[in-house]
Amino acid sequence: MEKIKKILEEKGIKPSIQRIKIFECLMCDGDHPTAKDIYEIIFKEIPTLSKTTIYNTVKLFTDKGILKPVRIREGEVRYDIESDSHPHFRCNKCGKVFDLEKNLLIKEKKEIDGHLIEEKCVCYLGVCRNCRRKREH
Amino acid sequence: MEKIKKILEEKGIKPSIQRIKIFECLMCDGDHPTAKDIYEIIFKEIPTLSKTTIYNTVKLFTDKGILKPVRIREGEVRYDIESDSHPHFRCNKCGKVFDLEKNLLIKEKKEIDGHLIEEKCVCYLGVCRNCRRKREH
DNA sequence: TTCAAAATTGAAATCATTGTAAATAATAAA
DNA sequence: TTTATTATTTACAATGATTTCAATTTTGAA
Repeated sequence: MEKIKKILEEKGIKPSIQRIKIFECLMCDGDHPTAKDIYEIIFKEIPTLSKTTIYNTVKLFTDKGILKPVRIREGEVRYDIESDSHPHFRCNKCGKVFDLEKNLLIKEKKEIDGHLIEEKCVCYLGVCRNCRRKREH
Repeated sequence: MEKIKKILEEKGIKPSIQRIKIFECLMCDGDHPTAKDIYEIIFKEIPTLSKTTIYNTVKLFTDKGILKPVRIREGEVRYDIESDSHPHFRCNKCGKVFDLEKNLLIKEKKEIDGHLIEEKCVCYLGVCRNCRRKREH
C-alpha cells in the first residue's frame, strides 16, 4: 500500500484511493485484466466507483509510462504493468494473457511454462516509409 | 477476375459479385484494410452494398482459411489475405499494416523496408496450462 | 474556513460489430 | 417456363466497449 503510493508519487501521480486500488489490482492479477475486470474487482470495495475512472486512470498510467495496453485478439484491451518489453502468451480458450521471459527463444518447442503453443505472432511498430517521407522524424 | 472466381470456388465459396469484389480489394490493398476501408472502396461500385455483407464475408473467408484477422493496436481489426504466418509492421502514425518477410531476423537493425522500427511485439497463442489441466487437448 | 483546482462520477453519445428477419437472387425440380 | 427451395444480401435494431461531458465531490493551499 505504502509502496504503491511511493511508486505513483515518483511518477507525479496523486495517489487517490481509486488509483492505488487500480494499481494494486494490476500488480496482483497475473492474467492482465481488462478494464471490465478491473472495474468488477474494485467495485466490491468501492461501490461508488465509476467505469470512467478506470478508463481515465489506465490512460493516465499509460501516459506516465507505468502501464502498457496489450492488444492481441478479440478486440479486447488488457493491461500490463511491466514497462519492459517482453513476449506474451494468450490462451485461445480463456483469453488470459501471460508474461513470458524477455529473452525467450522458441524454435521447435511446442510448450512453454506449461502452455501449448499453436501460433506465433510477431509485429514491429514504428513509422512507415510513407509517413517518414512526408515529415521529418 | 476469373482467377479470383477459381480461388473462391476451390474453397467451396460461391463467387457472388460482392465476394469477388471484397476478395479483389483484399488482394490489391497492400495496407491490410479494415472492414470500414473495404466498405468504402466497394461502395463506389456497388451502392446497394451493406456493411453486414462485409462482416459476413470476412467471417466466411476467415472460416474457410483464406483470410486472417490482424489485431495489433487501437482495437482495430485489419485483414490479411496471406494464409502463411509472417511478421507484420504497423505504422504508429497512419495505422497501416505491412507484411514483412517470413524468416526475418532483426537484431539491432532499426530499419526494415524503409520503415523505422521503434518497438517489437511478440505473442504466442495456444492453450494455457490452466485450460489444459481442465480438459484434455 | 474558504476557495480554486483536480479528481471522480453518472448519463448520454459514439462507433465497430453482431443479430435478426425480411427481401432479393440463384438454383433445382416439375 | 413456372414454381419451390435455398443461399445471399440487405436494412435496421441491439450490443458492448470506450469516450465525452457536465455536474459533483474531494483535496490542498491560503
